[in-house]
Amino acid sequence: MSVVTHLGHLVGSAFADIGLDPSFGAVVPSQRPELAQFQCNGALAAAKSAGRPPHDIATDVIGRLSAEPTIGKVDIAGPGFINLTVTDDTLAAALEAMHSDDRLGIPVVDDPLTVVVDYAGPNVAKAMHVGHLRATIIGDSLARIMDVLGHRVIRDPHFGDWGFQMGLLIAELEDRHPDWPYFEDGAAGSYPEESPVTLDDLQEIYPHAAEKARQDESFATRAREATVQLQAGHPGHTALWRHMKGVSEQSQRADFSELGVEFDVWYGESDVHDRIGPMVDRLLESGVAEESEGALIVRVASEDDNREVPPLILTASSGGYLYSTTDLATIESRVRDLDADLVLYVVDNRQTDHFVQVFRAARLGGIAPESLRLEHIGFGTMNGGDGKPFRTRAGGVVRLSDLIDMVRTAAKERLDDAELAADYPEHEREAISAMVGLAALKFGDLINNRSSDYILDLDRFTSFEGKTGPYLQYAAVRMGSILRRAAAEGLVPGAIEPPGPDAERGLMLELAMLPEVVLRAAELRAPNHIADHAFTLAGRFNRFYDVCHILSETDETRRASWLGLVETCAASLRLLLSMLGIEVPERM
RNA sequence: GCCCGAGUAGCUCAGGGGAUAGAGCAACUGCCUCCUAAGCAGUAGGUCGCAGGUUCGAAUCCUGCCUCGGGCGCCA
Repeated sequence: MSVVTHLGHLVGSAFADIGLDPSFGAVVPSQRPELAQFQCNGALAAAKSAGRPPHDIATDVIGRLSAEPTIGKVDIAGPGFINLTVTDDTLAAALEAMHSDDRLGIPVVDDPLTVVVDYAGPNVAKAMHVGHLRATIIGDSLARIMDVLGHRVIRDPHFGDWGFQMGLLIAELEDRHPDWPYFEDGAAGSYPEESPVTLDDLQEIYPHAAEKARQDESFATRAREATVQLQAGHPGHTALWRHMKGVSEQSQRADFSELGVEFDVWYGESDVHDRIGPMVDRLLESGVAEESEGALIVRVASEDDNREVPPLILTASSGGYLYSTTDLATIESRVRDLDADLVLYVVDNRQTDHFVQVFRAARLGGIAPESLRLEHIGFGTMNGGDGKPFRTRAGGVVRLSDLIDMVRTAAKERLDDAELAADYPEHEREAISAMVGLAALKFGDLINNRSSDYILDLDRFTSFEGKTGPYLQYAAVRMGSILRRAAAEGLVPGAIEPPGPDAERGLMLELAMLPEVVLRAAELRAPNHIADHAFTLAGRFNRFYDVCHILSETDETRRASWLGLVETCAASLRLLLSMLGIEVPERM
């Protein structure tokens, strides 16, 4: 049991003893480290309902705690804060328990859930760009956090390959290349093996076609018709669609691979196509869906809405399926095929309304049972220095692969300029640069609160000093280096002893917070709590490293204890970094 | 117009109804004969957008206002 949980139980039962709710005993790290290690604010909170002054309650509570052997010091401060400090023996025992536990004290959840994490959101005709970065990094991190806690995690990028955008592309290609064989109606002809278009072509074509559809109603109509034809299985359109899908997916998989992000499944919107017809029929029969202005809609407004919630468009008046359609069918698939208990949609905040509609429609239509939890995990926009979405100087969208190159190159320059790793082989320097660059990119994102917008400042991201990914890698490398050297000298880590210097105690206290941090990050779906704790932990270690020279320590018991502490710290930091999707080089 | 989010140090951002609001960067001062200085220690820097309210206690909850961003039926 972790230290704060242990203290929480002790203080909670003291509250229970005097007839108050044990939840008042919740213990948190102290805000005034010079006064105590932990604190409980429950006496203040309980005062009103108990009808007693907080100081009196606190006095009663600490009276029941003073005999507790694990508590070194307990006193009242201010109007009724209960300040707690554990004995050094208790702290050492807690750390040794972590040290000897493969899970570092992190519990496995009692009721593992099947969690689908829907993130990244690649689309046909779009290379991954900076706009996809947050969704990818945050989703990947959340999946890793849930996995650590013992949930069954299914990562699905939910490839966007079945909406109106397909019709736009097909219609535009038909305009440009009427001689291509894909546009004939009727029986399947023979189509080329090779894609006639590259992803770069599609990148150029798509915005052009989207703009054209806004200007030219007849073109928009043809695009809608092409969408319907594709969705109805038109052989030529299908062949062309496969090409477009193929070149897009190939590029995107390469980008994910560069990012170190993997998926368990790679389903697209089109994969639920066969479900859509029956689903729509059912929704119509049950009266959940209705016809309106030629389209099929589901009215999802509720009486207690404080605003107008527009209906979900189930199918367009052209008969085409939209992403609302596929999203609903995908929920059905995740329930029936994947047996999901929880679906996390890691999609930016601008789509909040869409998910409100989809989730409500899924409930109304009986697609999502009561037991299924559906959550939109929204996040803010990544902006440039001007507060507008991040662009190149020329105003273009920055490709993800270019961004990765930038941070990798900056890391390489950092090695060269500072004459670091000068004697390492070139291929290792390249590998280090890649890991450091990615760490900077991922940490720089995940340290932010997910739901707020933030500014991507490349200079800051590539400085690699201070609160950055490389700072954490550097701390982890130092730990690894000490352990390696110790092993080479035949020094063996031992049981963790009570701390001596404050720097050591501070490190131990921070380490002991690991289980709570992971649980809270998972509950709040908030990787920044992991990132923040990792940074604090690395800082505490660097301080300890500065004050305590481990390998030259002559007291053998103490040296072995310190090595044990470094082992625990290294394992914790590596685990934390792995939950952020950050790798650590052997040396750097 | 309605709805959602944001406004905290020069800059970028944390902040769980609680004590004296924190970090990184930038600025300034120190620390490499010693386990990697991508490090450590220190100094300075604040009407938490504004005005009310609830509370023993508000950056945090409520109301109004200001500024900025986003969304608002057949794009995703």
